[in-house]
Amino acid sequence: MPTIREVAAAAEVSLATASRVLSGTRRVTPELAERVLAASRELGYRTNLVARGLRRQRTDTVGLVVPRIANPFFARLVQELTCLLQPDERVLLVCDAQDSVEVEAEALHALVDRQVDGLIVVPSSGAASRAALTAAAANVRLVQVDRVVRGAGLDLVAADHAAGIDMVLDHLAGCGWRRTLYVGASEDDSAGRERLAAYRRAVADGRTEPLAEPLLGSFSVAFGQQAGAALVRRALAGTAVVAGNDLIALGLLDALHRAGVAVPEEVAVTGFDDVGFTDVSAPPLTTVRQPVAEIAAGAVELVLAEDGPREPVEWRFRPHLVVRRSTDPRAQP
Amino acid sequence: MPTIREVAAAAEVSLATASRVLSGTRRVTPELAERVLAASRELGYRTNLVARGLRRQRTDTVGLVVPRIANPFFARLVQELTCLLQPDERVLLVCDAQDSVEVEAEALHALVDRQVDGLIVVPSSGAASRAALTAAAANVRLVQVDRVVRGAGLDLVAADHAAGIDMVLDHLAGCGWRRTLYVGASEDDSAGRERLAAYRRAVADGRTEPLAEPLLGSFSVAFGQQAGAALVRRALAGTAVVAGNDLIALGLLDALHRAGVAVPEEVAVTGFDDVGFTDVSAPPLTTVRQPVAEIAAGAVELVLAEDGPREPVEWRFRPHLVVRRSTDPRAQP
DNA sequence: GTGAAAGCGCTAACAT
DNA sequence: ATGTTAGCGCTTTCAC
Repeated sequence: MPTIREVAAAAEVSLATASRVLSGTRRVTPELAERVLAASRELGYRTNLVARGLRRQRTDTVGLVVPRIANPFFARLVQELTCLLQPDERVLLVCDAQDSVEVEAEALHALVDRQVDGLIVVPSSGAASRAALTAAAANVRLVQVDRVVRGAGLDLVAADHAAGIDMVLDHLAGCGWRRTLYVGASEDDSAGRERLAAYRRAVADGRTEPLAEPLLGSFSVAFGQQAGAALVRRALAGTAVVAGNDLIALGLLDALHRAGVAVPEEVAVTGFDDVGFTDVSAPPLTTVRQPVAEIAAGAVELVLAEDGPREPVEWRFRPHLVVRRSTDPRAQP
Repeated sequence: MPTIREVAAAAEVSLATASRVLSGTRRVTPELAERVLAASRELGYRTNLVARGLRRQRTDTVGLVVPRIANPFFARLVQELTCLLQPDERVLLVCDAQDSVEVEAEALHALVDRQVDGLIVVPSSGAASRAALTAAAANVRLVQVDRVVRGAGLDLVAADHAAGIDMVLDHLAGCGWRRTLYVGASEDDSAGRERLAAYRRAVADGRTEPLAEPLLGSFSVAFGQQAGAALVRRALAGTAVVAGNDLIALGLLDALHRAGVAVPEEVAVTGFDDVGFTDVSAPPLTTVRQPVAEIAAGAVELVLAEDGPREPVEWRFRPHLVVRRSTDPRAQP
């Protein structure tokens, strides 16, 4: 690959002039500029962004760490972020923490060492991720997304999870589902905790009537299936099952279907996230759609902000209720 | 952030000695090594991998370009690749081509300019991606995955799509489904073309009896729904619908379900990929599981191989048939 | 406006 | 085994 030195030689100008033309940093006489551009085209010159990064002390690169890419919500996040960054010639370095704070810590190091201009992180744990995140944030601007490590003094961009749960409960009440049961995760995950807390608040306020204490497992299809299988042995009829996310909800629907429980005639089910296949489940799932595009845009804006140190901010975006048949027989489709 | 220079000064050794200790490139007297390590720890030193990359002419970085990350198959691929690379301190630069060859070309440039050690690409188009891929491959080792640009002389790692379709048809025949209908994509995508070609070969060989000409649209849930809605107006009973991928199959199941067509009693449906939610559809979907882990491992091996230029290789991995209820009422679950 | 030269942080000759 | 020094490819003072 040709270097800028060879381009300068071919155009018979100095290295500095070639650099100015190619990086557009300063005005250059049109004639010289044309010669440089011609030589560059001729040789098929491409700027070495590693060298530029070293010199400029910025790499036009953003790091992302998520607990698990296979989770469709995080996959959507990756998609939104890459698409937001690419028009500005920036690129996303992606790491998968494999739901492990150790792997997460290594990933953060790998990204900081590569001099990323900013770091977007969905913390794997609400508490155990604290140390690694704080250390990383000392060296590079860091934004938390979706989940939060409390007390770390770091920016956060996320959906208003509590509002989402309230929307679900309002909708259920409106359809006549007074009795509810929350099935979520006990994981050390702030998004899940906020949803659960919102549900408990509603119970305390008498806005819904719990069939039993919340059932807590993990945010997976498997747990939803298991919970569903356990539930059908109870007197469930007339209850709306509020799942902590879509994976659990899809597992629940599957288990109820197998057991011959009619949804939404006997039991209602709701989810959370609305990524994935919530519109082709049987029945289609009423759920809360996360504002992924807004969250991604907010994260990019914060992580690339040029301002100096400031108070940490918390940006919440309102999710949207998507009503489908799993709660309302009249819903189309 | 401290530089290696400061570490050397603190340890009272030369720059070179500090570098040798910290990069482990050469033996150093234990006592000096200890001093360097202590100083490094003391100062919280971290190697600047941009500088190292410039000097070593390798960045421990691999680029990936996929047509669309939101496709669960590609999301799984990203996950497998990141997990394979992270133990070796390597990192994945991910770009989404947004199903556009223009965006794909820009992404390839962005990655080559960042001096990635290798490039893993799922070409967006079988033909139109050729130029950009060939150009990129001139500068860096490039491996195609899943789909192939023919005649470009580039390595390929993929599932044996034809074998997958044969497995499906054998299974269907074994269950008594003689008559079949293929619903796939007309996209310029070699994986889809190989599946379609395998189906046509089976028809020509009399291994299956087509209800009609293959229905071709796109690899999406929406097309599956649309195709399903169109199909229910025909005399479909007794036919096995072979979908080109799971998205189409899930759309088909949804449309058939809405129209009151019983699967698998009246009609069978099969998919391809087995990522996503094929086990919680109603009914669970018989499909072909792509050997994603093997594909990812093969791609990494090839892309990081140290050998010089050689003949392009084509590695095919055998997929697995996963039988579920959508073709066989006796299937568990 | 242009060129010469320094230097980003690191590693690898080369010399000792 | 250790130190000195050049240089990876680029941008950016600093002089003119």
